Amino acid sequence: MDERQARLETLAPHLAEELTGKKEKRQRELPALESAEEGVVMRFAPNPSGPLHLGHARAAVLNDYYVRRYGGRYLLRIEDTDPRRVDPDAYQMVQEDVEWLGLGITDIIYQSDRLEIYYEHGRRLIGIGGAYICTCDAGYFRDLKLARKSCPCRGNTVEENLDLWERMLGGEFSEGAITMRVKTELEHPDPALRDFSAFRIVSSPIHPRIDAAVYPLMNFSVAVDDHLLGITHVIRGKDHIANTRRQKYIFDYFGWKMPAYLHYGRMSISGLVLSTSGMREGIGEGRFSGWDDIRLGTLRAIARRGIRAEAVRMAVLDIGIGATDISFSWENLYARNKEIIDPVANRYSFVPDPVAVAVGDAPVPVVAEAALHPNDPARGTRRLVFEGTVLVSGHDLEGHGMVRLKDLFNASVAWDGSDPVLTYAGESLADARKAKAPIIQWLPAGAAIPCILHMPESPEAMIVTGCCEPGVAGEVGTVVQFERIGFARIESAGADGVVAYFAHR
RNA sequence: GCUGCUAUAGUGUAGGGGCCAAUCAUGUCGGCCUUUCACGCCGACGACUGGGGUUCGAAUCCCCAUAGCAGCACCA
Repeated sequence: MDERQARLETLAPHLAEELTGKKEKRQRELPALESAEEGVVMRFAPNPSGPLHLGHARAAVLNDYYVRRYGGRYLLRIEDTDPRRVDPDAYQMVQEDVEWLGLGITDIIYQSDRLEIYYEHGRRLIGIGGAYICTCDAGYFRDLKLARKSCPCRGNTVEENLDLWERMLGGEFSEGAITMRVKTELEHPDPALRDFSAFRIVSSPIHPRIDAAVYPLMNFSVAVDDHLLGITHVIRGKDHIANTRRQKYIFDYFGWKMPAYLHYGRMSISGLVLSTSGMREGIGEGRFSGWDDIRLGTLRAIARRGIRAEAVRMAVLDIGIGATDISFSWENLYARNKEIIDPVANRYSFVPDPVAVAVGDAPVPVVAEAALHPNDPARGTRRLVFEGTVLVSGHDLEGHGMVRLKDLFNASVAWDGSDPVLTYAGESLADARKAKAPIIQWLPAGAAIPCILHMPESPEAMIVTGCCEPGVAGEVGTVVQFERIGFARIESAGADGVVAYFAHR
């Protein structure tokens, strides 16, 4: 029986796991989507105002999950219909982030390419009496709306509206002077659903991709696109519930069938600004070094710390599509990431705030062979050659009469004032255990390189300076585990040493 | 103010009338393993917002209250 299990493990690890009921037990199924058996068409529709962050990841991964599950198309729709909220660099950044996340995108659509389509549908909506052109002041209209009263423009004839629409497109009006409104119900109990805007004029800034002044508002362009692109299911945040209801008016006017909607709850992340504008402000003020500052919740920031896209994906699927407001927990993401990282990360020593201490009475030299990974001896070892003096953290010595220098030997600890004094105390690991000596990491004084470890703890990034093994320089771009410290991604290794970003314990 | 969504352990989730003195993950604590305070293994801890109602029976259905969140933009 065990033999069978062992054979299966070598032949088909995944099947073996299923047999033992290990692993794979998670990744629970999310609820089924209604009428999705024939496949789905879904979309991820970010606004190109900055790079993607964890909030985006939820929408992106949830939609991706269902497209993978049912098959179909997954559209990346760039919603760039507000020139004020377009960052030209974001087009590229969003693309990179989508790639990093590993989304199964099948089509890319830019709304800025589709203005004529929106104009044409705007014209048609006026033609069927579903919209009117309004030249009222926004504040004035708002007051009327809250009082359930119609504005003077609501009574325009179709001809008057069409005429105003062409003049609006022709540039006869300035920003704020005119808007197209969808005619809904002024008596509607929810003020949010009364005669909302569909088009407006934006004269500055100029759009990076197109020359235009009349732009559709989100509810109009989204409704038109969702229909024209054949979207079958929409998963988005519950802040869009009112928008879904608004968009229903447009679908109904045109006689279109609405997609199925799912609205998940609001997600907050403790001690983190997740809004693009908030982050941009912090960067502008110099509080953050850039979009990839490791204290930020952008995907590029967490990637820089060595958090894998797959961990983000798992964490998002664990959260699911519930409508409850939740606070995202770093702990849960870290746990997922550790599952991925721990088996592959090589182990190294990092000594924070190192002090050089000669070890009295020690034989010289002593070669320590430390496994690159304790659970995978095949990966080999690192050689640390002791030649009389070690670098250790004074902190590790405090309160102990003896320590075990990992993979080396025991040393008794004494103090000369505030200076530690180490004396060779034999090789016996058993002795160390008997003396309850902690096993601490160390480095040969002559073969250690400087290392700066950046911690993401907000609000201020903390920097831990220390030394690490020379071998770490060969791990640039990968994640290692600094023993007794935690996992970190090696950012760079140069003449002035190694720079690493801390991921988690 | 008006409208809507939600409410299970520290966090995230499962459960949608009896199988629930409530699932799983994470976390914390204890133990085992271990030349890392990692991984792995074992065990423990810890929750149905409150009040009414329906019912033989409610975490599950209804109502009210409370709380959180969202919308009421010529943003998405």
